[in-house]
Amino acid sequence: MREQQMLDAAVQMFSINGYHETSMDAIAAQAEISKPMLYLYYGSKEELFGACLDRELARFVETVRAGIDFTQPARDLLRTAVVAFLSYIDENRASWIVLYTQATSSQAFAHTVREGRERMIDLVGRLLLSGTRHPDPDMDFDMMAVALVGAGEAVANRVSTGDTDVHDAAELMINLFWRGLKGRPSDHAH
Amino acid sequence: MREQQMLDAAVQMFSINGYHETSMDAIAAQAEISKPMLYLYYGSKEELFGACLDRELARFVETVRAGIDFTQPARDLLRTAVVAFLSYIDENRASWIVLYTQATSSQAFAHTVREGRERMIDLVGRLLLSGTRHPDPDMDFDMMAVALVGAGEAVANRVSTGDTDVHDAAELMINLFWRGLKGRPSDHAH
Amino acid sequence: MREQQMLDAAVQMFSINGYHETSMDAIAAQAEISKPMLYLYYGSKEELFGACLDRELARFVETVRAGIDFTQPARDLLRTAVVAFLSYIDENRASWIVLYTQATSSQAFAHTVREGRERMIDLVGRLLLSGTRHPDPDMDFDMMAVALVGAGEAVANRVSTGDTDVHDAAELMINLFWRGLKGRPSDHAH
Amino acid sequence: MREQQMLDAAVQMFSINGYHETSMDAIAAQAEISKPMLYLYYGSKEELFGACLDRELARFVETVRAGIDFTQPARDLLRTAVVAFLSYIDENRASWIVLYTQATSSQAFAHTVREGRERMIDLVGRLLLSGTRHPDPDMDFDMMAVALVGAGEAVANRVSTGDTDVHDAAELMINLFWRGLKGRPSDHAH
DNA sequence: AATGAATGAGCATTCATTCAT
DNA sequence: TATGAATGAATGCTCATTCAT
Repeated sequence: MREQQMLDAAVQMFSINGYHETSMDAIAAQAEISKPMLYLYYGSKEELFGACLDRELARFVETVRAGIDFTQPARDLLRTAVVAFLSYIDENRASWIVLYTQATSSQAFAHTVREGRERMIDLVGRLLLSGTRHPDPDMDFDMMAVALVGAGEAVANRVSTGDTDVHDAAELMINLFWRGLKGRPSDHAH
Repeated sequence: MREQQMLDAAVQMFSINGYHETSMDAIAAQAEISKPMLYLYYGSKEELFGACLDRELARFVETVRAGIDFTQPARDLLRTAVVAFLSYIDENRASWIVLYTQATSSQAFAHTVREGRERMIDLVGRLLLSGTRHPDPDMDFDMMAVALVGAGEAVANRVSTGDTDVHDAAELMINLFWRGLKGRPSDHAH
Repeated sequence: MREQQMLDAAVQMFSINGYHETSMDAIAAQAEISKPMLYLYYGSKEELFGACLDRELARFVETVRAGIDFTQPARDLLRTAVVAFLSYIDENRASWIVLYTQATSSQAFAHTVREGRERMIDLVGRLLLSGTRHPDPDMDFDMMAVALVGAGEAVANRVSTGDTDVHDAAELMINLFWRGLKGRPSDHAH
Repeated sequence: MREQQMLDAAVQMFSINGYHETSMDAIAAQAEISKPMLYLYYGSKEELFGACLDRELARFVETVRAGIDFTQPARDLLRTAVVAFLSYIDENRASWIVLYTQATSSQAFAHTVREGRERMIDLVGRLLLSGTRHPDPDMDFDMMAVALVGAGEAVANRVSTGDTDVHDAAELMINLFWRGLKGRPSDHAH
């Protein structure tokens, strides 16, 4: 309904011009409604942006989670997860990735973004754990998840800018994840 | 000299409050000079921020590069590179990481940041290549570098927020890099 | 009926927050009706405020007038008038005095307030005249009434803020009025 | 200098259109400066209005006080005080009286106005006391001063609207004051 | 009769930027 | 050289007012 229309417009404008460089006028114009409506529904520019973030993050997390069947064998599970992740990015370039990029524009949203990222990290951490037959107690699965999510974001950025094919990127990430699961480095060092 | 003083002040203020939320007044006050001086030297806020980015990126790249002895064996080379990278972040939290974070605040700097990141990616790509005895022609070293740099940034962020010890983080990254160097995924899949 | 309910709400809100600082939303909420009703009945905020003024002024004048028995001897007449006046203020602090104070907030109401005040001045002027046995032709009864009404308003303000007891204030005003009735200043000058 | 120019413009505009109905644009235009100057010097509209009030009240009190020679005999003292008061009003119609009227437009200024009025009341109270040979202990000189100041304001309003001649008004006020000084009402009642 | 939903128009405030000295 | 003083241009936000139902 109306709220979605406003959020769509806001996401689009924010993604194109960034948080500070997007005026409420521009958003209202894009949504083809009047500015007071924006304020009626969202109270302030900051809250509007927050609402955008919330929606986009929720959608993202839901979509990725929905693409994963946790009953699959680890390898398939990993593949579906990575593909779900990168496909979402690929199909929602303008909205999510740029929002994600813009979310750091104001101190006010560090919290929301961090929270969203932590959710992803938790998810990945659990994937890692579930995919490792004999977890090495010295292995810092949380930090590994941080690194893998970071790698994923970087690859996702490439995807979102169209510089890379989703499936090639997915293949690489899968490899990286899979290696991340393998035993200790010393196992491979020699 | 005077220029460094201004850039120092600008970096500090930008890192604390972000690009748009930092006023030229605040920077001038911090630098203990007058606003017209800022304009005399840098022409505009945008150019001033660009100058900050340039200097910080250059410093960063130089420092990291200086920490790497390319004549070392691959393993030592990797270790010194990662430690140089994370140590720089750890020692320059306020300035570089936040700048890095802030650099996405305005479309105007996507270019500079991308460029800096590409330099890192190239460097890492070369490291990967030089560390692989029999490079697999199917291996996308560039994309792997993207992923590793992304992982590095994510880990670096944890470091910069003080949530993680530099050496633990380094160890993890080294492992991840090292695994990244190993042959094709199929080599490990079974 | 409905109109009184709206006026009550309006008077209350205006008296608390002032004319410009009271929104139609606030009045509608206070009256527990919808904003369009306010507009249906009163056309505009200005007219609504005008209606408030009219009602309050009418009530005030009527109440004071009703408290006066013009057949009484002058002294009693004066006392009853003053007491009626101040009692009204004391019992209708929130509504009338503040409205009275707020009525000057917009040029639009100078007229109504002036008119109301003139009615009071006329009344007082007639009281003065009727209380003076041998009116001095040089005496400017109208101006005297102006002064006495002003004095009354000032004393009334003290009453309305609770800083003064009604009966003490009444006593003082009666004295002042009474003296005002006495012959020419020269009668007392020596 | 510049500040006076701004205050002059502000006083003029506020006096013509009232506090809420005067925009900062209008004041800046009247002062023939830019809006940022107003904000540089006064911080906000409210503070600007406060500065106007302060200046006008100070000027008023100073001027009236300066017109009074406390070494004069009581009668002359009274006359000079009243004339100083009404003359000031007469000569500063647009600025002071209307400001005085406008000052009640926002809750924010009740304080300043009340304070200014209290200063007047104190002054008048002292005049009353000093002019009374044998002060009646039952006499509430403060309340009498309140009443006389109120009367003065009312008369002053007539003066400020041009409806009355200053000297006629002064004469009446002097009489009223003088009578106010005379003994108890019962002394005159019969 | 009554209102939820919507807006046009305006206003206070800020800030990057530039003269005049 | 260096700056105090000044401003044009925006922008977030509010509110009296009115449709469509």
